[in-house]
Amino acid sequence: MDIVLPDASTRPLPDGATAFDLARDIGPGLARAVVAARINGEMRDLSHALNDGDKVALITDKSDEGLEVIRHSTAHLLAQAVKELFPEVQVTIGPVIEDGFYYDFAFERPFTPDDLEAIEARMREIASRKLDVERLEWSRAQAIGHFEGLDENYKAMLIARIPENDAISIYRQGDWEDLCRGPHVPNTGKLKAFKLMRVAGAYWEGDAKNEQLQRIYGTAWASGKELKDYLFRLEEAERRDHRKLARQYELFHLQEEAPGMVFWHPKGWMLRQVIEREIRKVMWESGYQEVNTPQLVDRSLWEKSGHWDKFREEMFTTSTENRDYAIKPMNCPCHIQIFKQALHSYRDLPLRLAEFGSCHRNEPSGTLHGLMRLRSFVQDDAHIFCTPEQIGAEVSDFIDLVFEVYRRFGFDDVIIKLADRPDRRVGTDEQWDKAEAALHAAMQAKQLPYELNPGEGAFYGPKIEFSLRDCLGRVWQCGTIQVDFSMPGRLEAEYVAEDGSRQTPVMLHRAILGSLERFIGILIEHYEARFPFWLAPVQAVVCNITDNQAEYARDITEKMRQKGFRVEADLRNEKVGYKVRAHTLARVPYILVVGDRECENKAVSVRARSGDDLGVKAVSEWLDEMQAMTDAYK
RNA sequence: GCCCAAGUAGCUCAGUGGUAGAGCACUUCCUUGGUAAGGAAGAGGUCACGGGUUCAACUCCCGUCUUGGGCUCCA
Repeated sequence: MDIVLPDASTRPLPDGATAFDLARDIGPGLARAVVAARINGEMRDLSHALNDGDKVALITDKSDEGLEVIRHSTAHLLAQAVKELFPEVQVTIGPVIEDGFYYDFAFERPFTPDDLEAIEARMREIASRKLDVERLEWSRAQAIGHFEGLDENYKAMLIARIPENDAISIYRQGDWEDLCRGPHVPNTGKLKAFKLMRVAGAYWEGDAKNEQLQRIYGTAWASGKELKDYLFRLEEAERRDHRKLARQYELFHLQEEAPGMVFWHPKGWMLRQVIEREIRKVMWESGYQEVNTPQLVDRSLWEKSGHWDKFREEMFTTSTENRDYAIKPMNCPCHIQIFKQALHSYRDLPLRLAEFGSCHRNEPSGTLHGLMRLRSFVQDDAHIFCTPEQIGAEVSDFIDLVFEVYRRFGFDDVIIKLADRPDRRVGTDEQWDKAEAALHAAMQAKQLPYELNPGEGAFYGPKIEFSLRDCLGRVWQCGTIQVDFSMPGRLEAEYVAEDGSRQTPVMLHRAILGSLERFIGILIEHYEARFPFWLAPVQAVVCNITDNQAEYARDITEKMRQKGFRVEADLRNEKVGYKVRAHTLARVPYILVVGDRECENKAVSVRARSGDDLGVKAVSEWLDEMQAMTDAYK
């Protein structure tokens, strides 16, 4: 028979040959690397018998698909090891995730770190048994009977859910069997580079109402080197952890008395002011007007806006003089109040109101995480009131703005998703149809690639989500633009149309950075607190060598500060080497050393935080250079 | 909110059923030294909080809070 390869060439094979025979026929290297095969578009095991004319692509451990197979098989290896060590455990599901896999077990106690060690050791032992992995097909009754007989009730439940006509495939390695769609590596000996990472609680089917299961996370790779690289990346992420760097570089702190809320220190707040200043400038240049609205707003407004109904558990409330207030979790209803204070003409639209809106949301305690997830945060929020016809242009301009702002902060890789209607929502289906269609149309006009994120829209409208990828390849959702056809109507916002009739404007909710706190967290990790010159909280430190230059050091420091640069003087009674070391470790971009020579010549000796000596420069020349660096990011 | 783990000096961490220790940082003194740590002395802790067991608890047990890792959720 003849087999068709991906390059459209054909290869003759004896009848009855398997995918593995094909790999062996092509070469021994491929036979070693191959883990599965894509046959006529379907992922199959290597043991799959080929037919004349089959289109076959061999999947090796070099490809993403091959890696998935390895991870999936490693999850099985984990389950087998757990069952050998703890026969009373019930297995449930064990899918592949980014960088690895997990497997959920029903067990009356949590696994301990010692358990993990023992399980991993058993996994290595099973791998070294070099068990063949066989695919079997059982009848539904046989499969259910088998797993029920073993008291594997979750598996039996899963089988019962498989559609009537689908084959029920079982994978066997040694004396252990698991329900699985496959494919799997042909032999447990293929699994070499893996490590169990941690244990965690998880719910059956991800529903908090269901039984709690014990989840074991692991990672698996094609080679030991890739595993090592991955573990190194994790260490790198830990090194960059913004919570750790914040302490080290005196940016902010969190403490028990205010969970989920930030105490900003001078340096962190300076960084934040620089960011705010930049966003203000961009907003001004893009036709936004900045406003500010109250923190506490009467319950009745939240009832009208729909927040009381849909967002109730997440709002902090307080009351006084028999009135209930909510601390605002969003700024939109307040911006509508500003809009309503005048009778607007269609000529006023689009009207763009921006606010560094301080919001509080009562997030569940377990979700708080440094700056990334807080109870009190400030959004670079804005609401655009416009006509339905203006949506496309506004969304389009906003997308350009997002890309530009991210670029200035050092992010070039932006991922876009469109999130549509969630289950809990306000507004009619017709409004949602219109809003979703408007976003799709705007995205298509932009010709940017985007994915769908089903059911993840805000309760009042669908949204486009902008995520950026940092230097470690991690993805962070920051920006968003949301089309809202319902809240302006609920809160009775109106404008007078060309024909004199009263119309309800469309409202676009949008943010570029999302929460400033979270964005700063991302920046800290992205730059490992080594901020570019224009963002650095302290841009330069002047260090005198002896007391002789103290006055000169103070003078030039003051001069630079008056020009708007963030410069400090270090006049401590320490050797210059000590000061250089201290400020280099503090990640200050430039250290300006002044001794008698510089003092005489009205100069500074410039040293970059990289350690490079930039030589002696006249103070006036250095001021010009700092100005040039400030403007350079654009 | 749920599951697991952790909480010792400002920070990073040792430590033991018999009322605590290091390095850095801090204070004072000496030193005035040209690009990654000069020297000496000193101060600093109700061992997260509340109960319990014990002659005795920082240590063992229970609870609470916070933090960390997950789940759910989300900017």
